[in-house]
Amino acid sequence: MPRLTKMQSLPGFRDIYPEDFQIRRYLLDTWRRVARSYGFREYDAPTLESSAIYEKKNSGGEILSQLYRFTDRGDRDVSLRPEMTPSLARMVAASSNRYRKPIKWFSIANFFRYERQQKGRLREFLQLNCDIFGDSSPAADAELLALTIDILRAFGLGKDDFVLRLSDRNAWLLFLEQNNCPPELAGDFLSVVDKMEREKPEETEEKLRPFGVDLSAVQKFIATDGDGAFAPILDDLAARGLRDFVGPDLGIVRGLAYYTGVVFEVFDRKRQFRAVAGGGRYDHLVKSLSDGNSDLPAIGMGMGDVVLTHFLQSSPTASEKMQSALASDRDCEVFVVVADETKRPDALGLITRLRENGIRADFSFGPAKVGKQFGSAESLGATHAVVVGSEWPEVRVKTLASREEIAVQQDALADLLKNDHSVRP
RNA sequence: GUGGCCGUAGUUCAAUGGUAGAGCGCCAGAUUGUGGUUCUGGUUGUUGCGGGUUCGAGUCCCGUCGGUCACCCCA
Repeated sequence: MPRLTKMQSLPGFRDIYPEDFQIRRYLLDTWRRVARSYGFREYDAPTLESSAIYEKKNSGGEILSQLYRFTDRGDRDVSLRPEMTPSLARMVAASSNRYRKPIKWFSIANFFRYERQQKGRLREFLQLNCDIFGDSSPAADAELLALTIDILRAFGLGKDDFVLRLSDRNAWLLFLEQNNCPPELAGDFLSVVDKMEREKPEETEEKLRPFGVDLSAVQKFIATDGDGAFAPILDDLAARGLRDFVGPDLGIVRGLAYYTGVVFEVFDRKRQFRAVAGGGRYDHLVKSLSDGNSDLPAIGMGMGDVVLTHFLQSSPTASEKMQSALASDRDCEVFVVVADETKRPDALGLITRLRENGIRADFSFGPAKVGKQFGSAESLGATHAVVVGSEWPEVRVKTLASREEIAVQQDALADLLKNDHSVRP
């Protein structure tokens, strides 16, 4: 708005109002709950990092040009984190002796990328990161994939809503070897494969020329679905009842430089959105970031809040589930109506006891008509109103939805409400 | 970084180049200890910002900022 022109949030950044934060809380709670159910432990890392940690050998790709990068007052070249993996790899490298393997960690953090915003992409966003260190087996791969799938299931999404497209960079390296293409060209080659899906065949054909590989060979290879290379992972997931959520797809390679083996991306079945989640194996990154002092295989995944939110809202079952979660997430559970101003001190004491019992209680700061106070209770979404008046120490407890009202001694109120499931479903 | 569309009250939107409006919301009332409905009254704008054309610009033109979508790219 006019007078606020200079105070607007920066492009691509969001002000999160309480209504929006409710949605965010739902996302975060679900992420955290499922990750912890898998035995993952939560951690965090600095928002600001030395830019060096994102240099080509570590992240590579476009991410370098999208850094929020500047020189700090100590003349250090620093960047706001665009992803978590390098920081995490460093943390793990520095403490790898301290933890029993496998290390299973997750974080929920904000990230920054300087790019023009569009659907599903902002300059600051939240991302869930889940990683497993110290185990390079298909069992570890499957565990991480299962977690990714179960998180989406926890939001009410099913196998008809999304698919996890599973690929493996090692399969491509083998392919290149068989086609007599030098391994040092692998990175550039994979980036061509990465873009195939969005490009005209003729363009891809042209881009493949320097590698001495023709398009039909690539297409044929993708059509093999890895020739059973994914069997151990798929069998594992089948035993968990999650096989239907995964589709082998060698067309996925991902853009980051550090991926080494399994890579994957999750898409909505209708293909309305960008990848909802993605990840892969990065078995050499810990070693690289610790100058060889530590060496642990790793696999991880990331899931951002922006695309996920769009996705959830587009799915009837998921949005219904979210709505019902939001409805039960009350900002105020009990509203205390002060019907007699001389009893205000008693009401304040009562409110304190309610709050001590973990009940979200609110009231009007100054004298107000009882009807108006009930209006406040209503608009705040309280399930109950407690009327404090001349009957003190007896109070009246009214269930707003049913309009039922009972009298109760004030010292019994907190226990009564705490155990009332209509207050806290 | 390139391009399309958009920018009017807190919000959603309206206004053949001629006095800026409506719904919702918000506030106050309908004989003062009971709410969602209803009724009555009230509230708000340098039309994103800056220039230009014109007797006159919310409307046309240019610039700029912001939003949105696509391209680039996708970690």
